[in-house]
Amino acid sequence: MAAHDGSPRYHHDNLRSTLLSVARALLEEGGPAALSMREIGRRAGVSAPAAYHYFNSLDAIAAALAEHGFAELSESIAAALAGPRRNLLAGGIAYVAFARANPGLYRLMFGEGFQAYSRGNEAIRALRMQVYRQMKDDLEKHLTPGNVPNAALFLWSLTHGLALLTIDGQVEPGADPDAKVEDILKLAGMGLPAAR
Amino acid sequence: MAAHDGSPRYHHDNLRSTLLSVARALLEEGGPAALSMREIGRRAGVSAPAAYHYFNSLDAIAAALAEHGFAELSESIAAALAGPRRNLLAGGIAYVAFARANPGLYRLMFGEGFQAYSRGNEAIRALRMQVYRQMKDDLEKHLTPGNVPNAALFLWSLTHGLALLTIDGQVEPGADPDAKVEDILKLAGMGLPAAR
DNA sequence: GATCCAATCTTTACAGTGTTAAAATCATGC
DNA sequence: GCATGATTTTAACACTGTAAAGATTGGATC
Repeated sequence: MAAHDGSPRYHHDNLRSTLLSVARALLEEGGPAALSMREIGRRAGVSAPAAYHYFNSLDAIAAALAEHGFAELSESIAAALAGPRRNLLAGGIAYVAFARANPGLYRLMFGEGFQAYSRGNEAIRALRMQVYRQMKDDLEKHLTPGNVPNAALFLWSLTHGLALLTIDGQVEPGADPDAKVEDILKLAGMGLPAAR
Repeated sequence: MAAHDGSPRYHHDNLRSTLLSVARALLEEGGPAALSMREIGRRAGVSAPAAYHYFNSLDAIAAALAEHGFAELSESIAAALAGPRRNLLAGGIAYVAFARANPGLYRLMFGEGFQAYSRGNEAIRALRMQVYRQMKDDLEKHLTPGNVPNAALFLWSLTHGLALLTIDGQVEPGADPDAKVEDILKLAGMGLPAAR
C-alpha cells in the first residue's frame, strides 16, 4: 500500500503518543471511569490489543497520563512561584487553576482512578509526595524550620480540598474564579476573621 | 422446604438490608471500584438479578450507601459540636475521624465513585451541600455574617483535603492521629506561624 | 533487488461485568 | 385448595480487559 495517500495504513505512524492523547481527551470528557482500552483503540483507529505493544494494561496508560499531569502541575507551580508575585499565594492559585483546567486529569492524579488499593499506586503516591516536597521547600524560605511540617500539611490540605470541591461543582464559580481562590487562600495567612 | 432448618431458602429474609451491608463490607475492603453487582449477590447468597428487585442499578446501591454515610457523618459532627468541647475544632476532628474510620465510604461520598459526571450525582451533590450547611450554621454563631461564606469554604476545604490526604496514605499517621489533626486544624484559627 | 527478521497490528477467544426478559418458586389472601 | 402477587432464578445480550496466535509491514543484510 502506498504511503502518500490517505488510506489507513497498517503501521500507524506514532501510535504510542496517539494513544496517550486520545486517552487524555477521553479522560477529560468522562472522567477516569471513562478510560477504556477498547474505546481508546477505536478512537485511535486501531484495534484494542494494539495498545498492548506500548502499555501493559489500561492502568499503565492511566499511570502515564498521571505522570504527565504531575510534570505539568509541578511546572505550573514552579512558574508561579518564580513569577512576578513570587509567593505561596500565587502557587496555590496556580494549583487550583490547574485542577480547574484539567479536572479529569486531576481526579486521576489524586482520586482513586486506578484499581484502588492496588500496586501501581506506589508510583503515584511518590509523585504526589514530590508535589508536596515542592511546596515544603518553598515554605522553608518563609518559616522557622520547626514549623514547616505542619504548615506544609495545612497548606496542602487547604489547596487540595479547595481544588477538589471546585471541580466537584461544590463551589459556585463566580465571575473570576482565581479571585475567589485568592480570597480563600488568603485566610490561611491571616487566620479566621475576627469574632464579633 | 421447612423454614426452621439452615438450608438455603428461596425467599431471603431481609434481602434489601443484607445487600446493603454486604455492599458496605465490599466497599471498605476494596474501595468504590470493588462494588460489583454480581459479587454482592454472591456474598448475599443470591443471584445477581435478585438485587434488581430492590435497586435499579449498581449506582442505586452506591447512592443508598452514600446516603447512609452522610447521615452518619452529619450525626457524628453534630455530636461533636454539642459535646464537651462544643467548638468547630471538635467538629473538624470528628469529620476527619469519620473518614479515617470509613475510608471506602468517604471516597464513595466525596470521590468520583459513581459513573462520573452522570445524573445520580445530583442527589449526592445536594447531600454534600447539607454537610456544608451544617458547618456554615455553626460558623454563624462565631463570626460576623459577612465573613461566613468565605470562612466556611475555607474550613471545609481544609478539613476535606486533610481527610482525603489522610486516607490516601499521604500523611504519616503517628501515634495519635486525632492529635495530629488537631494540630493542623488549629492553624486555621491562628494563621501560619510567625515568619522568622 | 530479493530475502529474512523483528516490530507492529489484527483476529480470535476467554473470563468477567451490568442489566434485561422470561420463567420458576414461594407466601399469603380468599 | 387455589389463585395472585411478590420474590428469586436461569438464560441471554452487549460490553469490558486482556492473552494467544497469526497476518502484515519496514528495514537491514546479502
